[in-house]
Amino acid sequence: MTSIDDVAHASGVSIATVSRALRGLPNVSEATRQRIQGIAEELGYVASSSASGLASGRTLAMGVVAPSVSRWFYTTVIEGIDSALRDANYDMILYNLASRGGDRERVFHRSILRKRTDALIAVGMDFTAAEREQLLSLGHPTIMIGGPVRGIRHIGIEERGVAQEATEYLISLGHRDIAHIGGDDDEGLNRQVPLGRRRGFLDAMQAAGISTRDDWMMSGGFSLTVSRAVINELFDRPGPRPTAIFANSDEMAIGAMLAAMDHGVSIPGDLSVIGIDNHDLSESFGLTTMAQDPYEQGSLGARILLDDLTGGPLSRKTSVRATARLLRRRSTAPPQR
Amino acid sequence: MTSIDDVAHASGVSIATVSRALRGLPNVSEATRQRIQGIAEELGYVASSSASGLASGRTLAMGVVAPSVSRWFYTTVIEGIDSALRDANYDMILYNLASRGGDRERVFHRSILRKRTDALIAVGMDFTAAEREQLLSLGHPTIMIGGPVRGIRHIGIEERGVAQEATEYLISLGHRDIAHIGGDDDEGLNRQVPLGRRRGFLDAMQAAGISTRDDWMMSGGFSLTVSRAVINELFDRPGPRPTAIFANSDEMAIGAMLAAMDHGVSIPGDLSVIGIDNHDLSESFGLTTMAQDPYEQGSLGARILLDDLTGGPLSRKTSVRATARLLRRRSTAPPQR
DNA sequence: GTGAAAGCGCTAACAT
DNA sequence: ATGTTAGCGCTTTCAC
Repeated sequence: MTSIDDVAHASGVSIATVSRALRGLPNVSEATRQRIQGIAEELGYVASSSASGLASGRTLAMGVVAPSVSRWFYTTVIEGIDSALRDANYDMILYNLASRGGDRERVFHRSILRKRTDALIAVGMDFTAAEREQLLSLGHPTIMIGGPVRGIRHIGIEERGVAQEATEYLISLGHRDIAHIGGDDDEGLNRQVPLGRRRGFLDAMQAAGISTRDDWMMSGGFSLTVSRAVINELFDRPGPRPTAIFANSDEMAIGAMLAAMDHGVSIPGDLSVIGIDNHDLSESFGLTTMAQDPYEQGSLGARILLDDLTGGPLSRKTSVRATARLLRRRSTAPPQR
Repeated sequence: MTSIDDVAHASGVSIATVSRALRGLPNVSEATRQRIQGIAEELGYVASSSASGLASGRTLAMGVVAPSVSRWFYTTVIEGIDSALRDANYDMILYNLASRGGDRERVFHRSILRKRTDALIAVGMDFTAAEREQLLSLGHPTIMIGGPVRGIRHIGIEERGVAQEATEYLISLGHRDIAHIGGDDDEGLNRQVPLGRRRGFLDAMQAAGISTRDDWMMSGGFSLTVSRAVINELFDRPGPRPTAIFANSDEMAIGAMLAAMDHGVSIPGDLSVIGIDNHDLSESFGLTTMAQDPYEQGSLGARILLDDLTGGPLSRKTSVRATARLLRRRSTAPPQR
């Protein structure tokens, strides 16, 4: 591999000048810079990140911890982060850290704390007290996306309020028989998200003086397939059916819509459905939802950290509340009477 | 940050012994090792990856290049890679490199070639001749997953044969009016995949003496939504409808199934559908498919590279053909006459 | 505007 | 079994 020495020799200058020239630092004459760049290119020289990381103390890499890369929310956040990092010429180290147990502890130690990154962005994760402490002692900028964690800056929607707004919309249409699809996200472990949304649902119901039914508080595992099965099972039960469903995510809402199809229940005639997210598939299904923008959340999170590192405009920015707005589509309507 | 010196001082040994002890090398007495490990833990010492990377020449990181992280295939491969890397204590650097253009060239240069990784695994990508050359000159182990690229080792199913088998199955059920959903994958750019599958479809049709119709060769963009729209449009057309559809991916096949629902076309009564993949959703939809296992492909790819690096059993392994097998479910049946 | 030299924090020979 | 020492390939003072 060609090293900086090779370039220096070939250009007849010192390695210091090569270093400056290639990084665009001042105090190098334009002529020399051009020449050095040409020669470096010719030789196929690329600086070693280990060496410059060691010498400068900056790795030009950002760590991203996520409990899953297959779920839409995480994936979309990651894409947003990626776009911001690319603009800054930063690389992304992806730590796919499952909830608890297993090698979580090991990965945390051997990898995350290994000074391979300049900053860390956590997506949809809870941290234990010990982990939080280690992160802080690591001393590099950290932010959390999706679900607040005590003591760590975060970006996310106001879970409870958003859920409340979704439920209120159903109520405003005239629904009173409303089921809720919640449930934990096995992979991620930020339990604050489903809990907050559930609270929001209950808030709205209570404020409207509508009683909830325990057997209509379903658990959909944040998955289309599970939700579909659960709602199919609900439709199989004797007795009254809900006229509306509020699901904690669009994927689960779509699962409910498919279950309705499975049972010949028409939407929105017999059943209204609302979700949270604005998933890629939602438009095609005509799903009404509280739309949020995880791509932007990810991108913003990365930009904040980058600015922390370089003293940019967003530097030292505190937690930010992301927005979610009601997106009316075809899956909601007043109940048929 | 505590460095190896701190640990050495605190333990009263040399830094060399600390290094050995912590890495589990021989020639350290069990007693000293225990003691050093305890002290290191206490001090919160974690080796700097830049420093050890520079000194040892190994970064303990693997690069993964993928054109998308949101598509099921890529995501699943990445999860497979991740599991193998975790076992080996390797980190993953994710390069989300869109097809061509944009900053592809820049990312390629400034990041991938920056010696941040020990090996590189590319998922569903084509490379230009120049890129291939640069990769080779980089000199570290490389493998490609999903779609062959000249001159680079790869892992993948035999696209053409698998598509042929899927089509033959429809034919064996008695279908003759078969549509094909193909089309390029915008994000990835390995055009060999859709081309191979299309060829396989045509092979089977031709071998059975069935003529194909150009207006039944659809383009579904490897996306559920696009495919659904395209098939809805097909059903809107006057004239005969196909009795079966072979789609290049399960996502597109499911899109077709939803379009059938949209049009009141019953499956498999009026229409049989077969895909390729065995996507997470496929079981729930009862979709017959040529099941492949991208998780395993990713994991195997990573293990091969890891073994290349360490001289393990899979070292220097050549390209491997992944398997895909017919998985019969409810979406296929003989045509109604 | 450019060069010399001192590290950055480790690993790997080579001693002992 | 442990210590000494010479780098790894850069960045960054400090001179000039």
